[in-house]
Amino acid sequence: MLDMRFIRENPETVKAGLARKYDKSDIDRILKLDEDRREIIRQVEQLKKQRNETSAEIAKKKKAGESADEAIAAMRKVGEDIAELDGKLRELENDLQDKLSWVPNLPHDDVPVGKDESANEVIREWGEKPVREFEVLPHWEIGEKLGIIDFKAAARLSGSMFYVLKGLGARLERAMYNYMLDMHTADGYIECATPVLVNSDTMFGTGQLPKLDDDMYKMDEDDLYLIPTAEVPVTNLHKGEILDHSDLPLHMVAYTPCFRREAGAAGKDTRGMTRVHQFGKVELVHICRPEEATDEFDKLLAQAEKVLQGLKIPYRVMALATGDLSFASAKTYDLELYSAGVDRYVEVSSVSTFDDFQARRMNTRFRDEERKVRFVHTLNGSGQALARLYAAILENYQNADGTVTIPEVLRPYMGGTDKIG
RNA sequence: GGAGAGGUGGCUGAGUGGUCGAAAGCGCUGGUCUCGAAAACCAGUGAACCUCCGGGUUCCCAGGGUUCGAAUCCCUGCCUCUCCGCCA
Repeated sequence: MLDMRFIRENPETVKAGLARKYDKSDIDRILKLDEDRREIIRQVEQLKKQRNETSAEIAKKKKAGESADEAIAAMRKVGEDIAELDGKLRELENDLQDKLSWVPNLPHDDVPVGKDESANEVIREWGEKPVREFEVLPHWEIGEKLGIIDFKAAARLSGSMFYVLKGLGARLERAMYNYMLDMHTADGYIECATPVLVNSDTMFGTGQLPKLDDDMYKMDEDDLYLIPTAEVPVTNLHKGEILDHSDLPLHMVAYTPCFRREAGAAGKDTRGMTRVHQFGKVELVHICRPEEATDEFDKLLAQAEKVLQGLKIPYRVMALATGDLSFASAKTYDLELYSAGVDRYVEVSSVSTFDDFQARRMNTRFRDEERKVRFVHTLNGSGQALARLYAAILENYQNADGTVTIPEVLRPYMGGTDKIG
């Protein structure tokens, strides 16, 4: 949520930012609603002041045993006027909040401008693409050959875009998230285990609602949604709270399943584990003071990269263009893994900073040294998404004889196994 | 799921329908004292919104209602606790 006061005082800045994000929000309409709202507030507060004063007089008269009938009669009319204005005010505020809740965050000045991912910029590359003497099979082929991935069974259980892992295959996934959780907690992250079903208010807090309603699985009877990412429950952990400055920055990590309907993605990446309705992910969340946010972004990015460096899989860091930024994001860097089997880069991690956009929606604040209450800044990044990384391991660690070598850092979590097949 | 009790400031906990934004204690902040600290004492200590920057309005779980006036009365929802049932 953008700050209404900021919009009011800097309408041109806001419009320019939204234009860079290719957003068509009607800021003039919002400004008009805000002006109307404040006008009604001025009127109704004047009446309430009058009511409070007269009520005090009525109380005084009654205590003194005098008649207050005249004042009471006059106040009856004032009470009606207040009720009417309050009703009008509520309507205006609902309308304004609704419009405001659809306005995306503004991009930072250093975000490359462009309408889609073709304008994304490579920031740097890490590692070298392995040179292979043999034809590397895509992960769905090698996985089925090794008997560790079963897409047919998954389809029977749930439909397309699900996967089943078995034997060392299942063990490998467990090894991956244990490796990640151990790394992050060793680096000071607080491990969190949260619900994966959350209410609509929580979904609103991080900005999934109202816009992404169709992309999520929801339980209408209970006002609950399956989370698309642990960002949602973990960031919202301090929803509605005023933290102390000494609590910040907060670094949290959680492993959860993530659920995505992938509506509108029909036909894209339909094979394999690249695009699935359910996948595991280790998510990193930072909550910090505004002045720390730039620094925290760098730390978060480095932490996400550390996972990939440990696995020794080549990747590149991409700066997302303004048009490719998510609704709530002010700036996002994606980590893209080189996937040898399909010979292209696949996004496995997204590191974003949200300024106070989510904090406003969640109403998460902190008290600084001067005891002033301010909104926190929030950031998050995958560290990492399991399914895609899993696919990349099967492809990058594939051997000519059809076996897959286990990355060294995962072997302790595999009971010492160094190879599948 | 059934029966009962309850939700008040960072915490504990008062509160008769009318100066209650709310007693008291704790905590916290500043000060006095001290070589320093503790103790003691003094003072301060919620948030949001509107503003002609004087001030004003709102908030005692949430949303409705009664009333000239609601933390206080009524209804609904949510949550917590106790007991029963069911259950991994």
